[in-house]
Amino acid sequence: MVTATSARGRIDKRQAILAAAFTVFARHGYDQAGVQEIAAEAGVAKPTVYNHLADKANLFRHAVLAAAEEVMAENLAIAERLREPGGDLRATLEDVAYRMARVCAGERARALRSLAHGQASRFPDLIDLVRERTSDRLSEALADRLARLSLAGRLRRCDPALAAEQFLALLTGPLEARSRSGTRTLSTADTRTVADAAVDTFLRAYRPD
Amino acid sequence: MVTATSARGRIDKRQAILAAAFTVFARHGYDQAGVQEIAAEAGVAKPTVYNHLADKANLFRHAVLAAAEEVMAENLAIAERLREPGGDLRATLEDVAYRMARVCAGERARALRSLAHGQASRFPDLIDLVRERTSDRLSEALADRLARLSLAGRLRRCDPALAAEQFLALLTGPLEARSRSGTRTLSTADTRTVADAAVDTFLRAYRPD
Amino acid sequence: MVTATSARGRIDKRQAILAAAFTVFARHGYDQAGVQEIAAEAGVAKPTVYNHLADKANLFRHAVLAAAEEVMAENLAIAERLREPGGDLRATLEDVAYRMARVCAGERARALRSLAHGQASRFPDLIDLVRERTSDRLSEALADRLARLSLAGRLRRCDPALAAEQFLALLTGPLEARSRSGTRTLSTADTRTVADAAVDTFLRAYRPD
Amino acid sequence: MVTATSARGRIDKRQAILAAAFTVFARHGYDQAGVQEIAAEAGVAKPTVYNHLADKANLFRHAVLAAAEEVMAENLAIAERLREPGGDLRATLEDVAYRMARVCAGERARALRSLAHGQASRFPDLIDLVRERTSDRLSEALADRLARLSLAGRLRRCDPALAAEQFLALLTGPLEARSRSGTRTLSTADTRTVADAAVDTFLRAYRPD
DNA sequence: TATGAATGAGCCTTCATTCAT
DNA sequence: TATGAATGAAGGCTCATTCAT
Repeated sequence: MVTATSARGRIDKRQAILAAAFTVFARHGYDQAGVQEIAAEAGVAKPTVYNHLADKANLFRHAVLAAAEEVMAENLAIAERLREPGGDLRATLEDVAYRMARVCAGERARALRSLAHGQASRFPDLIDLVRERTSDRLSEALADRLARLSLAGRLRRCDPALAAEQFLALLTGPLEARSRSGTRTLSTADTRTVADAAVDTFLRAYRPD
Repeated sequence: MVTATSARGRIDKRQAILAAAFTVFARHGYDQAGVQEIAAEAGVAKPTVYNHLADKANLFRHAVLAAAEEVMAENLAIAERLREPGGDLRATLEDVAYRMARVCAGERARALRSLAHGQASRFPDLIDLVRERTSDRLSEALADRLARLSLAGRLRRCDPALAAEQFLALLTGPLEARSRSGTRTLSTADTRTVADAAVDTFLRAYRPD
Repeated sequence: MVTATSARGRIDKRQAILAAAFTVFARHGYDQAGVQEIAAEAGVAKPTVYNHLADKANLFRHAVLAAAEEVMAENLAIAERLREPGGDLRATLEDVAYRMARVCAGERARALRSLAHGQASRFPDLIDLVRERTSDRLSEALADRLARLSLAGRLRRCDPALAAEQFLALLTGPLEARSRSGTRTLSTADTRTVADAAVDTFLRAYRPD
Repeated sequence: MVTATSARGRIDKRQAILAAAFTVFARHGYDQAGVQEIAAEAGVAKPTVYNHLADKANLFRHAVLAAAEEVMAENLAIAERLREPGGDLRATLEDVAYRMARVCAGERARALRSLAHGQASRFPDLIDLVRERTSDRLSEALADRLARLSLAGRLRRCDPALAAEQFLALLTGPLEARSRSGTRTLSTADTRTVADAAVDTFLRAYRPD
C-alpha cells in the first residue's frame, strides 16, 4: 500500500509540524519563536515547514486552531458526565468541576489563551475562535445539563446559560488567582479545594428554594 | 529656578516616554512595538528613549508597572465605598460591582493583563506584579469589607478571602465572556446586567442563614 | 517499434523543455526564471527537467544555443537572396534589408542578445556564440554577396567585410533606436522606411565611382 | 561649519554607495549582486545602504540613473567639438568619432546598456531613460551640428536626424562587432580604424553633390 | 542633554537540487 | 523514467542599540 503509506507519512509530518509549532509558540510567543526552532522540534528542515504551511502566520493559525480542537474535545467529554448525575449531586458536580479545572488550567488551554490574547492585534479573529472552543462550547454544554437539573427540581429555576457562566466563573476565577496566573502549578489537593468551594457556593445560590 | 524647571522637564519627558510606551505596547504587543514608534509617539528622538530608560526591556517593565500603579489606585478607591454600606446592601454591592467592572474590563487593565501574560516567558516576574496590582489588592480590600459585613451579620459567616475571590470571579468571569475577551466593548446596560447578576448570586450564596 | 517511439518521445520532451526554458528565460531573465515555472511551461515535473538537462546553467546554455541555431538558419536563408540580384539592385537590397530587419529586430533575436548580454559574467562564452550566430554569420554571408557585386562592377571596389558590417550597422542601428530598444514594436511601414534609408545611404557610399 | 561638514559627509556617503552599487551591479548583474557586497564596496554597513536607498530596486534605479547622467555629460561635451569644424572636415569628424567611440564603447556606457536591457522586465522604464541619455541625446546634439554643416554646404542636403542616426550606427555597430560585444577591449588603433571607416563611408554618402 | 546616522545580528523566505517511490 | 517531497544555502530586510555632534 504505497500510496497509503506515503499519504500517511505526509499527514504525520504535517501534524508533527503543527504540534512542534504549538510547543514552540507556547514556549516563546509568536514573535520570539523562530521557524528554525519549530522545524528542529518537528525533526524536519525549514523549507519543509514552508512546503506544508506557507507562512509563519499560517503556521500559527493552524497550530493554534488544531490545539483548540483538542481542548474542545476534552471539554465536551467532561460535560457529558452530568448527563447521569446520580444520587449525590454535589459529589457529581465536584467531580465535574475538578476535571474541568484540570483542563482549563492545563498547559494547553492556558497557552492557547495566552497566545491568542497576545496576538490579538495581528490575528484579530483568532481570539474568538479560541474562546469559542475553550470556553463557550463548554459553557453551552454545561448550560444544557444544568437546564435538565433545574427541570428535574434538583436546582432552582434559573437561566441555565447564566448559571453555567457563573459556575465556570466560580471555578476558573479562583483557579487563576491561586495558580498565580499559571506561574505556580496547582497541586491536586488545591485544585480539589477550589473545585469544592466553587460547587459549594454554586449550590447555595442555585439550590431549590 | 532653572534646575527645578529642567529637573521637572526631565521628569515630564520620562513620563511622556512611559505613557507613549504603554500606548504603543498595548497597540502592537512587545515584539511588534518599535522603539522608533514609541519615540515618535512621545515626541522625542530614539536615543532620548535610551538615555532615559536604557533598554527596550526596561522600558517595557517601567511602562507596565506605571500603568499597573494607576489601575491599583482606582481599584482601591472603589473598594472603599463598601466601608459605609448603608441600608440597602444589595444596592451598594451592585454599585461597587459596576464600578469594578468598569475598571477591570477597561482598556488599561485589559492591556496590562494581555501584555503581562503575553510576555510571561520573557518577563516571568511581571505577570505577578501586575496581577497583584490589578486583582489581588482589590481582592484583599474587598475581603476586608466583606469580613466586616459578615461580622455585622449582614452576610453569613464565611472565609472573607474566598468570598471576595468568588465575588470578583462572578463579576469578571461573565464580563470576559460577554465582551468576547475584549473584542466587543460592553454597553453600560450590559455591564450593569452582569454586575447585578453577580451580586444576586453572591447574595444568595452568602446571605445570612 | 516501442523503442523508437519512446526515443522519439524522449527527444520531443527534451525539446519541449528547451522551448519552455527559452520562453521563460526570455520572460523573466536568468535569475528570475524559476526551474519550477519552466517545468510547468513544459508540462513536466521539476525533476524531469533535471533528468534531461542536469543544471539550470546547462539548461540555459542549451536553450539559448538552440534558439540561436534557429535564428541563424533564418538569417542565412535571407542572405541567399542576393545571389541573384536581378536588374534592380536597389530594390533587391531593400527587400533583403527589410527581411533582415524583421529577423534581427524580432522577438527571438532580441531575447537572445538580451539574455546573452545580461549573463555575460556568468556565461562569458555565450555572448560570443550567440553573436556569431545572430550577426557574424549573417555578416559573412552578406560579405560574400557584396564581394560578388563589387567584382561584377555593381558596387565600387571595397573591403566586402567592412561593407557588410556597415550595411548591417546602417540597418540595425536605426532599428534599435526607432523601436526604442525593443520597447515599441515597429510597424511594417516603419521597418520599410528604416530599411530603405539604410540601403540609400549604403548605395551612395558604395556605388561604383 | 558643523552642519556643512556632516551634510557633506552624508552626501559623500550616499554617492559612495551609488558608485559602489553601480560597480557591483556591473560586475555581477542585478540578481547576482548582493547588497552585502555593495555595502562592503562602499565601506559601510548593510543597513546604511537601506537607510539611504530604501530598497535594492531603488538602489539599482538610482545607481543606474546616476551613471547615465555622467555618460550623458561626456557625450554632450564631445558633440560640441563639431561647432567649429575647422578647415579639414574629415579630420574633425574622425576626431569626434573616435572620442564618441571611446565613450560609447567604454565600460560605463556598456554596463549601463547591459544592466538596463537585462532588467527590462523588472524595470520597464529604465531602458528608455538610459537610452535617452546614452544615445538619443548624443544623436540629437549631433543632428544639430550636421544640420549646420549641411546648411554651410559642407554636407549635402539631408535629414539631419537620419544622418546623425546613421553616423552613430556606422560608428557603434562595427565597434560592437569588433569588440566582440565588449568581450575584447579594443586597442586605440583599432578604435581609430573603426572611427575612420565610419567617417569615410559617412562622407561618401553625405558629401555635397 | 538630545539627536541624526551607523551598525551587528538575526529572521523569514525562496530556490536549485536531490531522495524515495 | 517521472514525480512528490525534502533539503542546504543564501539573501533581503528590520530592529535594537551605539557613536559623534
